[in-house]
Amino acid sequence: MKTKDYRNELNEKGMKFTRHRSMILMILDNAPNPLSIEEIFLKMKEKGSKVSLSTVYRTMEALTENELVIRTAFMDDNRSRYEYNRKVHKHLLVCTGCSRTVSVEDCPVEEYAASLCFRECFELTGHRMEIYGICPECKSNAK
Amino acid sequence: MKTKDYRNELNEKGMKFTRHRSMILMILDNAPNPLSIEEIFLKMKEKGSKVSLSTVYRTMEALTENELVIRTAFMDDNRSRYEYNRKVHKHLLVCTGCSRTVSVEDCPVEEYAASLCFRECFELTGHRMEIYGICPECKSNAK
DNA sequence: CTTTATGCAAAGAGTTTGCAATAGA
DNA sequence: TCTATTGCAAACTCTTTGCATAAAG
Repeated sequence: MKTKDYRNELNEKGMKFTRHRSMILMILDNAPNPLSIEEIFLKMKEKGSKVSLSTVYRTMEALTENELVIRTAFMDDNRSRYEYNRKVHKHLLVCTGCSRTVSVEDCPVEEYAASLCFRECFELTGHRMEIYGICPECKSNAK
Repeated sequence: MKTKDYRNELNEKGMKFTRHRSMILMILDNAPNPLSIEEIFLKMKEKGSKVSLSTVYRTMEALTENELVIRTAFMDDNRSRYEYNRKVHKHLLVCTGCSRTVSVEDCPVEEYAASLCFRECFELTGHRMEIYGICPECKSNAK
């Protein structure tokens, strides 16, 4: 459990340090998977914060803009979810039962994307990929 | 421009044939890229349909359920978009400027996903991937 | 004739915004 | 002290739902 205050990370991006921002980054940094706005809000309440929901929306937008967090979505509902940006390129294996994720750092898409963009005369900007499956726990619960 | 009525496709899935459903499938079958609910609704209006928005929502849910269409989303806004299901596994190269898409049928993820799931003891259910770039037109417009 | 689909209006979520009060540097 | 952030409430947008009517088979 990391308990830093993320002051440096915020300042490096020209963002003011506030308790809310610090708590949000700590929650995401310790989360095993990307969280929705509502989940972040509820976790803050659990920790005793009196933050308002609109602050969470505004903060997530600012943190995404400043690349301290990454916005993703899973294909079951396409809702935005946020994860702490660890600055490594990676992908997620997502459980379709419980949304638990496993992250993996090797990527089969990079070269493919480059040659596809070359062929189609696109300027490559990025890619997104998730793998979906049923995790061992959900498999055994189903039996 | 395909102008079939999609009666067979609907019946095969046990869905009743209606003018709305037929028009929606025709619009998607002819669309160069996945369309949002609103875009589908507006295209129907353009064609003189008096469909209501709630019908579009209900129809897209039914068509997705019955796998006549596929629901996707692009990472800029994660809004649900729908494309005609041509029953081939494929991926999209999406222009970040104009959302125009190019579809490609070769897939670098399949084997990777299988071995990852094997290693993590997940039961593979699928994957999602899009490549993002700037298309030739948007590149030259930017200059 | 029976069942499913549709339109309409209202309700429900989720998200954004204006403005005054507050907290950070 | 000055400026950016926050809370609150209202506004907005997107999506779902109930129910009476219409259309499909």
